[in-house]
Amino acid sequence: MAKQKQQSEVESKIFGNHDHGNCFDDAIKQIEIYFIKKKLQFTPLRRKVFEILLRDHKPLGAYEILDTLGKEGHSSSPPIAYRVLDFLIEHGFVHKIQGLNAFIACSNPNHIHSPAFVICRKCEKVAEIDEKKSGVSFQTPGIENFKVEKTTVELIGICRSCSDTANW
Amino acid sequence: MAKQKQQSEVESKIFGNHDHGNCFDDAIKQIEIYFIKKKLQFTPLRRKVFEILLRDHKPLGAYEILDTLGKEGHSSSPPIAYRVLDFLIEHGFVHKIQGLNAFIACSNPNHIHSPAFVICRKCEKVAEIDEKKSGVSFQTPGIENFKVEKTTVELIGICRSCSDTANW
DNA sequence: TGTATTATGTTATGTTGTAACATGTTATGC
DNA sequence: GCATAACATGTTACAACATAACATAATACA
Ligand SMILES: [Zn+2]
Ligand SMILES: [Zn+2]
Ligand SMILES: [Zn+2]
Ligand SMILES: [Zn+2]
Repeated sequence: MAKQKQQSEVESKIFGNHDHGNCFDDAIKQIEIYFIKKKLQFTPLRRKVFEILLRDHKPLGAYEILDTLGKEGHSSSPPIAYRVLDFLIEHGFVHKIQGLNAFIACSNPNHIHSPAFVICRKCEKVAEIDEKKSGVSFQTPGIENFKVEKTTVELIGICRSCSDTANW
Repeated sequence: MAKQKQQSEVESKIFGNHDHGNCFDDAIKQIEIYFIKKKLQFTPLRRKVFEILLRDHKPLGAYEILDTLGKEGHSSSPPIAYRVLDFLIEHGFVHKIQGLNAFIACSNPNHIHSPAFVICRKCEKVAEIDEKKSGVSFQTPGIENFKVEKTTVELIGICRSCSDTANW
């Protein structure tokens, strides 16, 4: 019951509306706490990149992020973005959407998780769901002895809102 | 029971050994039949690309395929490979592994399926498993009204054989 | 055999991602 | 404080992956 509520919140956060001011501030607060706890540097550049990704919960390409960095007073050569993204990914605050070559802020960091992504190909919104809660499992006969280290799960389709206003 | 057997065969075909001569010939026969039935042209180029992918059940980058095409008397400019690959993907005989930017011949074409891939990051072998049989499902609270059109499921890790001869 | 359709060839360019090395900044022990 | 190490950012150059646009060739089929 509690889990179900939480999941719905995650979904509505992306495909629906939500208090984005709160959402944004919470995310910043969480990453600040994590960085302090782990004695990592939450530098202006890292903060900026994370903020850019948080702004609209939308997957952004590395070069889109670079453009914004350039406009906001940072260097905009590729390694700048890729390094910070790698770092944020490593610590679970950003994920890469393989099918889009794009990056997105994690919807629920600060716990170990294998995210799955639901991607609307029309409005390009993305919902991050928890693999465990999504019913994904990998008990496949024949691969019992395969040690899974990382999973990529991405579902492309049409979200409810785009399905309603169908004009494609 | 029958299904379990089939799945094990698929697994051993990739991570283990198998009669590759038969496997190769069967795959060619299947695609020939499909193309005739659908009145499509199984041209020398398409045949060659498919054969290159079949040769070792290994994911190959587009430019690796192009190199081989060049060595075997075809043109090797990028669109040549990408067009044929798109075509073979469209008809279900080839899949793209997003996490590797690589392409692989389908292990079980001629039926509608949502493939999942198990990828050893050490030996780089890949097993294609059927999503339905792998226990993957997407009954997630909150996304009931999302129309899934395509799924990407990729599991990276270490295969049994590489785990045994562990020296990494 | 003429015409439409499909397939292949070619050039040029767009997009995504890294290697390698230089410089700056912060943490830490003395 | 100051040396030193570790970490972070800046810069150049390039590698790897992919597509647009247009030309030519092969095939289908009326
Ligand atoms: Zn996440
Ligand atoms: Zn949508
Ligand atoms: Zn397949
Ligand atoms: Zn292996």
